[in-house]
Amino acid sequence: MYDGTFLFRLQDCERSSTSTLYVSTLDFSTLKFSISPVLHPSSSDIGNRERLNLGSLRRIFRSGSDGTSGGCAGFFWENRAAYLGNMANGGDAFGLPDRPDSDPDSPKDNKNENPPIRSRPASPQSTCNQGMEGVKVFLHEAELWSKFDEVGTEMIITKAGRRMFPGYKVKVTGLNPKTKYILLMDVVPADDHRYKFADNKWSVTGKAEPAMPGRLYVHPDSPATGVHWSRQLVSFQKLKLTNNHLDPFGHIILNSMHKYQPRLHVVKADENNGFGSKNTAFCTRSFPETAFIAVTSYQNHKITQLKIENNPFAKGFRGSDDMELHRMAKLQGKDYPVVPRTAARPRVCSSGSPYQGEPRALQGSPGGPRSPYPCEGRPRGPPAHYAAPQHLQHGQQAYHGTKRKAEDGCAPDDRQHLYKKPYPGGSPEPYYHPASYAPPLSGHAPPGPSDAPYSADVGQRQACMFASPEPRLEDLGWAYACPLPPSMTPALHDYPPYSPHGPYSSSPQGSRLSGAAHHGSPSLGEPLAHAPYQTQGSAGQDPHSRRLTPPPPQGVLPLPPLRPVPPALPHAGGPRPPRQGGGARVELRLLSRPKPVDLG
DNA sequence: TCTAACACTTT
DNA sequence: GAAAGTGTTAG
Repeated sequence: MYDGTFLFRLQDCERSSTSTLYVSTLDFSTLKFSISPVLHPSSSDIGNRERLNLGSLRRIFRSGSDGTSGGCAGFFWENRAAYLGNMANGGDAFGLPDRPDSDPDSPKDNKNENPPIRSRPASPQSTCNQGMEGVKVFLHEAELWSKFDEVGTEMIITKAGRRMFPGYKVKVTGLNPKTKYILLMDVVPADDHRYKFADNKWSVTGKAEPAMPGRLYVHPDSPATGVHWSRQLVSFQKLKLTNNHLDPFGHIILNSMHKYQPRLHVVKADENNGFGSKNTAFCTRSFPETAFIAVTSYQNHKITQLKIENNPFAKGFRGSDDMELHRMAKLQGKDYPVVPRTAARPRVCSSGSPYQGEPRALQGSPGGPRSPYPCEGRPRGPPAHYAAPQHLQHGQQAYHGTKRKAEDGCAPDDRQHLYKKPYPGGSPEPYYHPASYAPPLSGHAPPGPSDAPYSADVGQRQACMFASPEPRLEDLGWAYACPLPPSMTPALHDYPPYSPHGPYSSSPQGSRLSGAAHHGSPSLGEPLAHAPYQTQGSAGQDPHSRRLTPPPPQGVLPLPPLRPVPPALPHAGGPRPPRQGGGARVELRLLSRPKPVDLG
């Protein structure tokens, strides 16, 4: 019952500009781009929808890409039909294939087993259509991503939205220098399971919750010429994840305790390639090592530690050298007095470090399996086993972030990034990890940019999440519906073909960009509200599947009700109430944790 | 599980 | 100095 409609909203992220907010829809059946320019976020005249053609959109894009105002940012979709269709199919009609490549030793449906927390394809997933075959995408800081991935990456999701760490940054090559492209991201379910973290490991605990409305995050530079994208790292760092189903900020909505796979889409946007047309040229890349489980609080302390050690904003939680000694001593069975973190600050012991037994010296071991230097030319295979209990991976968690600036890595001063330190020479080229982290895809094996030295001066693009400084419900709570062209079915490899039950016949998420062209025309202005979530299907889906399974159709959430903004904290002007939490970095917790350390 | 307050950090 | 991004903590 897929009605072939997708809901789009295009929002201007230009905070400093007139905050023009474009709520728009792409009608791929007619190649009309309907835009409702809400001249200002304060404008509630949402009803005045001005229909513009694709050229208008291009002009908007063009203005943004030229460095002037008008760059687009929060461009995301909501697939109403998908989920409606799934509902019609009883929520179990996604045609999820049997686990063809799953581990035969893996339990097929045993929540108590210890499934890998990572779908681990043999290679980066990619899908390109005509004219885009030459596009190559390299994941920046792939080594860091892999470190997280080996432990089981977790991403915090909050109501207000939380950035991903590591940040999603890529180097794109193979673009026509003069052709314009739109770069966007989405985050799709990696499977249809809900996970739990118990006994120091992730395991499937049941069926996934209904998927959140799928949203696309368009890089604010879009569209821009190939030379523009290729000139420097493309950062989606500002992308935020939220668990707020009614999120009005354009953040990507996820479910906690579910596994997701970020994807990058490169869409040709030149005049002869109307965005969304049947001939739309696009390219989709997904890096398996960037898959993660969304959580509201970290479950695996190894992940916590990795975050602390690598995210500069968490520097305050990093342990001091003394504390490192302390930890090492503990590892050796020696006892040390417990020092409250508050007293030890700012050099505090990293709490609950799963790497207690790992001397930092390990990090510099170039030949070691966990070398932080990605340019060493050693083979980069996927993590040996994601399903492995964490304690088995202790020996591998030797990544220790050293002090560095600009963790954001792609900033002009990013040369000081941890991973760049080994390259004092500082080539002007940034270091990019090739997409072929794993065995390269045939025909898509990226060249060897991984050996490229760093960029010393290349600035990094920063994607913009949302336009209006103070987004208003009326600005965000509506959208048009539009179908997507089947030609834009990126990440076909990500999601094996599945039965035509739902809209994701080829690529659930990709089909969000695609797949609908042949379906009914969108109902412009069709209300989005009250569309229930679809249920997720995929009976018998094996959590151990090494490739991503089709994500469930995305539901369209009701329009977010106007949510009152919480008043400012009452601390202002008055005594601060007793501290309830946070900041209380007490070493006790860490030291009391009986975490075995496997030094072997 | 999830949230909000918190101290600390980078930008 | 302000704003925003961190993990921690209590509830």
